[in-house]
Amino acid sequence: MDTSSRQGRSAPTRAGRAGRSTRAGRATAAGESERRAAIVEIAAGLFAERGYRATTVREIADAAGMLSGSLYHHFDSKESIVDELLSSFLDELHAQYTAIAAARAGPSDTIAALARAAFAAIAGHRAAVTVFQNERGYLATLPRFAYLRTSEEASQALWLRALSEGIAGGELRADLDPKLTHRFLRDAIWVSVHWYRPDGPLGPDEMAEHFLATVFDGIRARGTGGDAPPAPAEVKTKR
Amino acid sequence: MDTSSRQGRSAPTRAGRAGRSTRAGRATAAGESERRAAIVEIAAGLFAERGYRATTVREIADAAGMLSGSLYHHFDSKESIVDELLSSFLDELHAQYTAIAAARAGPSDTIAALARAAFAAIAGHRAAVTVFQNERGYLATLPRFAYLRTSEEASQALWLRALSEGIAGGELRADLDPKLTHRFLRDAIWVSVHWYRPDGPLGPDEMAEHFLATVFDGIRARGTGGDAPPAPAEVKTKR
Amino acid sequence: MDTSSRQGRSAPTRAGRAGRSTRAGRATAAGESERRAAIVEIAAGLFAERGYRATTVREIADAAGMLSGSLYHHFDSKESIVDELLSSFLDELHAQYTAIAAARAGPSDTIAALARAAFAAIAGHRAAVTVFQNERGYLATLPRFAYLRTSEEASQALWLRALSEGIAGGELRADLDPKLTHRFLRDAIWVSVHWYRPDGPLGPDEMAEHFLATVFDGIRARGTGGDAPPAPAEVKTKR
Amino acid sequence: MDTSSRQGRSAPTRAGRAGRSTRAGRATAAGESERRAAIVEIAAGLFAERGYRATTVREIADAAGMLSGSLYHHFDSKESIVDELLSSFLDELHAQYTAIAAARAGPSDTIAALARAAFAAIAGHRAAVTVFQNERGYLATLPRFAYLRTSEEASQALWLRALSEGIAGGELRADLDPKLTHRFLRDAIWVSVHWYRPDGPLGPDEMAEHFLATVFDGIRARGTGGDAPPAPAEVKTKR
DNA sequence: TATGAATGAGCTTTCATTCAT
DNA sequence: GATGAATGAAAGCTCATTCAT
Repeated sequence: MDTSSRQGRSAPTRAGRAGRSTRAGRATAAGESERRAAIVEIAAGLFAERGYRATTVREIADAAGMLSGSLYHHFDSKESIVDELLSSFLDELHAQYTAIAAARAGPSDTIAALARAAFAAIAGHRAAVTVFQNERGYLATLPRFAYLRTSEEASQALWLRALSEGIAGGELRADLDPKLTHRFLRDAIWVSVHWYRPDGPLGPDEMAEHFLATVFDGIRARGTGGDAPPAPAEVKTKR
Repeated sequence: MDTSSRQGRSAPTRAGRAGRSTRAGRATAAGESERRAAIVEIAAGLFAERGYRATTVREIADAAGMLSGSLYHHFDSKESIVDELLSSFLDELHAQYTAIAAARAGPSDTIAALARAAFAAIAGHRAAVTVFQNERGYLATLPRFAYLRTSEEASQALWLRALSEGIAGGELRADLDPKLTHRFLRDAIWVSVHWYRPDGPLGPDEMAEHFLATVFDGIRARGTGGDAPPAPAEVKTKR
Repeated sequence: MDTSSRQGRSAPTRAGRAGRSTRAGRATAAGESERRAAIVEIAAGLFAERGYRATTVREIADAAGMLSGSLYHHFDSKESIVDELLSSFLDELHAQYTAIAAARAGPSDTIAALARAAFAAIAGHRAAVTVFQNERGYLATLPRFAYLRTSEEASQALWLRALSEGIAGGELRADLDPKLTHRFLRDAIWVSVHWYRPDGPLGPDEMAEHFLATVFDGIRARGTGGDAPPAPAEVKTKR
Repeated sequence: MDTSSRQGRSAPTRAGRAGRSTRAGRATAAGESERRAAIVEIAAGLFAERGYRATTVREIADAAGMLSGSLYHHFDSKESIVDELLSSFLDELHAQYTAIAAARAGPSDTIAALARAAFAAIAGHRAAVTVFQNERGYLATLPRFAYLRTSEEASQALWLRALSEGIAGGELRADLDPKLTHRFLRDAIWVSVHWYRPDGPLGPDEMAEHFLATVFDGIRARGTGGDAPPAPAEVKTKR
């Protein structure tokens, strides 16, 4: 009766995770979902490649083998397509992050697990991550995408807790600024989607290990005696 | 056929800095240059704030106190404006990078100097850096902006040399992958333009020091005896 | 080539009421007719409320509890729906007008009867009257709806005959222009559909009486002696 | 500086009548206004002829000898065009109505003057009146056109005052319902725009006189003795 | 009969750019 | 140098209609 109930659905999806597939009788819903999902995937590739705004509805339709008007049978706007892409990706990521936090491992292990989840997401949802990275700034200005901010705050909170506990407990250096550190780590992880090649030699786990090794112990060789390499001038004498 | 013929001047600028301003500014040329520079700065702010493509020529003109048609007395296209913005920023950065490399300090000091130059650029050319970060992907597809790639390769070369020499000379850990390491560092530095506030409590130097401290020695507290905190499970046993 | 071939049936309907329903309703035909009638009624409400062109086929289908494509099992076009609505309404009205004229009452009584029939139609066929009022102008440009004009001419003829006879016989003022008078009366009656509320305090008969009282005797109080209120300046001294 | 200040102007126009032309220096403003006015007039004709929504922006532009995009140099939307048309028409009408009310003539004279002003408007602003009549229902649903309702209420108030005073003072029949009477009169006047031909034999004043004569004294011949024509059956005995 | 996917033409609007003045 | 009118291509979206199932 209300056609908008089917198409403009980011809110319900995010609000309750109780979506369409809960009940049986998925005969039609499943067919519907497949087509929708296929379109979202196609669009995601284009959005990632050339940008959300630079991708036209006609290009998406072309790539999906239909006319532009036909897209509107499945989505009520171009925005709804990115919305579905980003909200389902963030839902999934958030679920993983939450599970990691709930496991209540030690700070170092938690941090490592968060990083591994992130690199796995980069490998498994390249397009979604790319779009999120590139378009977040623009999309977050639209009320509909307020959840982009919410979502970031939630994951920041998890990182901050692990970092703070690590510092307090002596596992991490006492002179770290948790917020600043989180930002550096977050950026270094996520931006790698721009150059990471899923078909290249490194799997997501290797990326994660390399990253974690660098992050935990730094890039400087550990001095084993008196012949430690000199610290870079000024590094620790700032101001 | 070649739109860069008259006013699209990135090539000459980059080729040799032999531009119009060599003969010390005659009245008109100087006035012209000032006006151009003022427009570039205004446009840069808008591009950074809302994106290159999302910024209309009219908005730039409005902000510059003229009508959109009048902009074309100074620039022959919207592209020429970003071109001037990015090419002059990259020229400057490249000059600094080259000077640092020419100083031939040790690897650690070179890396520290490169990082400091980058953070200084972020603080001093916020808009240019932001535009570069956000629009590079799109712009680099245009032949005119091929130099965006060239420029990145050049600076990558400098970083890689310092990292490789550091590894070879024992200053840096032997198990580092120079390319991968460079990418992590580069991203962590530059993406900070998105959240760095020039009027906030941290100056660019403080940002650099915090970054360098983390990067050189890691976030893990150094064990001083037998009570070293445990390594995160699996971190070094991957595969 | 002729879209009215199968289901666009205004012509047959109007031509002789010899339609499908002649052979007293077989199960399917009757069911079909009911469904059609229900759809017409639903559509009429929407057309009246938001306009014929502004009402989408999807909205009609939604309101009828089916999908837009399914509507085309009952009607071969959106036009066919209005056509059925207007032609059946006009058929009925025309039948009443004809009966009134056939009664050959005196001019005043004929006029009063015509007006009563019109107000009754407004009360009983709100939606049809509204659509007729609002869309006649547009629809009459389509060949298919030529009967809209025909119909108006027919009823105009009846009104004109009554008015002319009234003037000729001395019942009505000698200085009336029949055509002009008819138009004023017709408009004043029919346009009331825009503000008439069937659930309000006035029934159609009360509307008719109020209208007729005003029309026959005017709004000015009848002077009973020398103290008649003054005529409005100029009213009778035109030019 | 703010381009919207020039184009979306129904509010200022209606709000204060202190428009652009108050100060001298109309060189540019006048040229601007002429073009705008010409476009409004062209569009008005099309809107009146085929309806607001059925008229495409391209048709307006064609008729104005430009491309559809060029229209947006003068108006920021199709709505702005009707807005300018209707608001300036209503402003003018309202000014006349107000002047008539301010003259404080007797009720009959006031009513006659209001009717004359209306018929003059019909003759002088055919297109605007037609558009107002036909599109009011749709447009009034848009917040921007709330003034359509306001305007009607204001003129209704003037009519009601004159009618009520006439009834109270004995000039008009005591059994009139002022509201109902106003509606009949209003409709009979304004709907005539649909059939009035400005190049026909009747001028607006003649229309007004004919209307007023009918309205004040009715269409029935005045009985001068015992041979008064019979009242239509039931007319005064209803219920 | 009904569904739902798809069509295709057309809509309003945006915008970088041109050019006579 | 600046104006402002105009261009023309393209954008996102709508909608009556068709048709295989």
